[in-house]
Amino acid sequence: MDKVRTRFAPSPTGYLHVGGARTALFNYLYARARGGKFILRIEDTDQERSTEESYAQVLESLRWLGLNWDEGPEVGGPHGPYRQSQRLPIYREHAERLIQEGKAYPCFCTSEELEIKKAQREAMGLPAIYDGKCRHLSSQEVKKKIEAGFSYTIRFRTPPGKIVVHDLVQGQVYFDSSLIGDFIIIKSDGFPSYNYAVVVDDHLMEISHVIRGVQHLSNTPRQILLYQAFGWQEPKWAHVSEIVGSDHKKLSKRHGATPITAFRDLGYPARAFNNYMALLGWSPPDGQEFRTMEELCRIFDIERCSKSPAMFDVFDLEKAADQDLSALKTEELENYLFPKSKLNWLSNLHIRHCPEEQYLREVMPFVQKSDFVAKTHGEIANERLREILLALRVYLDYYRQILRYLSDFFVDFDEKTIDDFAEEIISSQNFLSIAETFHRLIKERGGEDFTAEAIKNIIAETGRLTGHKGKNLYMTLRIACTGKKEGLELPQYLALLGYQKVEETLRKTIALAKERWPAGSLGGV
RNA sequence: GUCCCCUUCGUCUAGCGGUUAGGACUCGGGAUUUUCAUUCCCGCAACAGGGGUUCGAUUCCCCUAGGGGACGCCA
Repeated sequence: MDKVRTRFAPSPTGYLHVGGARTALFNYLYARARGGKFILRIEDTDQERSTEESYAQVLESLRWLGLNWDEGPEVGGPHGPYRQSQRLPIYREHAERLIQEGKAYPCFCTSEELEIKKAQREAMGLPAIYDGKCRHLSSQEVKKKIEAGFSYTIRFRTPPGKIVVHDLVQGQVYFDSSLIGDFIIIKSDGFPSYNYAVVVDDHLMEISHVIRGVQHLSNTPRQILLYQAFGWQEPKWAHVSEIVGSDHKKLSKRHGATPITAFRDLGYPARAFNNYMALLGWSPPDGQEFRTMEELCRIFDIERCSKSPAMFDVFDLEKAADQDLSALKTEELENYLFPKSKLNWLSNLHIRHCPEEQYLREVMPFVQKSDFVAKTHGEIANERLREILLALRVYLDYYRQILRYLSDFFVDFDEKTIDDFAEEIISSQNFLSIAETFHRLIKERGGEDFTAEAIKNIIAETGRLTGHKGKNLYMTLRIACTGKKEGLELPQYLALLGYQKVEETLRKTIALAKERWPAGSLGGV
C-alpha cells in the first residue's frame, strides 16, 4: 500500500454529532500523519431519509472543525463524483459484471414476503437470513418476470466459507459466511445498498485505510466477500471503539448526541473540541493531553486506538432528565454542561494559550451578543474593551461565557443583589472609614490617571491613613467599589471599570452603609 | 434467538507475563494571592467475578455476569 488515502463517508440523514465527527477526525489525522489524502464521500443512497439540509449541516460541521477534505463534494477530485446518488451508473455496471459472472442474481421477492419469512425464522430461533428463493431462477424466468414488470433487487451470491477480518484495532476476527446469506447489493429503486456501494467506491477511490466505528465490524465480512468477488485488494481495516453517553448508552438525542454545531455556538474553539475528541479512544504516546492540531496531525496513530468504548462525558444527563438535547437553544443547553468536564479544561487551555489577536478575533462574535456592550456602544473605547477581554481570558472555558463575565463591567450596583458576605462587610465598623477615605482620595484626583498602578498607590495610601491592610483593606474596598466579593485583581479591576463607575458604586455603598447601619455593626472583618 | 466485540480509579486512559498498577480530568487538603480563577505541592480512588496455563498473571486461554454491535430494499 503506497499512499495513504482515508475517507469519511457520512450519510446525510441527520446532523453530525461526536460519534461521526470523531471518526472523521481520526481519518483526517491519520491521513495527515502519513502524508496521505483525506476524502469526503456522501452516502446518500437512502432516498427516503437523505436530505439536503443534513448534507449542508454535515459539511458545515466538518468545515468548522477544520477537517478539510482533499477530495470530495465542492472541492472535486480525480475520483468523483463524491455523492453516491450521482454514481448510480457505476454501481449498475459493476453489478452487471457480477451477474454475468454468476456472482449475483436478480431477486423478485417482495418486502412483505421477506418480512413474513424473517418473522418465521426468528420464531424458530434460526438466524434471520435470506432463504435463497430466487437464487436458482433460470435466465428465462428472470427475463419473463422483468418483462412482466416485476420490480426486483440484485443479491450477492454469498459463497460458503470462513472469512477473517484483519483489523488494525480489533485484531483478527472470524466470521462464517453461512450466517450472512445472500444480501442485496442493488435495491429495487436502482440504488446500491450500503455494503455494496462502500466496496465499489472505496476501491475506485483507492482508499487504503477504512477507519470507522465498530458497529461496522460485522458488515466487514460482506464487504470482504465483495472484494474477493471483484478480485480487488482489500483496504486495511481499522474499527475503532464507539462513543457512549454518560449513562453508558449509545449516543442518541437524549443521550448527549448534540449536533457538532452546538459546540461551535457555545463557543468552544474547534481545536479544543478536536483535541478532546482525539482523546476519546486514542491516547498520545507520551501522555501529554493538551495538544495543538499540528501535533495531533503528526503523532496520531491507529496503533494506539482503544477497543473499549469511550464515554462522551460533557453533559449532565441526569439533570437533563429525558430532554432532547439536540433540540435545545444554545443558552438552554449551556445549563446541562458539566462545568468541570475535561472538554472545558482543555478548552480553557486552548483559549489561554493562543495568540492575543486570535483570542480577540474568536471571542468577538460572542461579545457582540452582549446587550451591555450593545447598549454602551461608543462609550467603551475599543482599547478598554480589549483590555477587559484580555483580562477575562483566563476565566473562559468556552467563549459564550464571556457574556456572563462581561456583565460585571456593565451592570450597575444594586443593593438588592448584595449577598450576606457583602452585607457583613458593609455593616462592619471599618467600612466607612476605609471606603470614605478611598473615595476622597480618588475624588481629589478627579479621575486623573485612573490606572492600575495609580490605584494601587491610592489603596496603599488608604491603608496608611486608616491603619488597615491586607485582606481587611482589600476586601472592604472590593465590596465598596464593586459590590461583589469576586473578580479580577483589584487595582486592575477598578481601572477597567473606570473612574466614573467606581466612584458611583462607592457613593451607593457608602450611602447604604450610612442608611442601614448608622452606627456600624459590632462585626469586624 | 444466532454471530461478533468490549470490561483498569467517578471519567479519559497507560500497561502489551515480574510495576509500590502510571498519568490526566474531577474531588479533598495545603502553599501562593486582597477575592474567585490561575500556578505549585500533597492526598483519595481501579485491574467485573470464577476457573485454568505459568515459578509468576492486569496482561494468555475458558466460563459466568454486565454492556454494546450486527443479523434491513438503513447506513
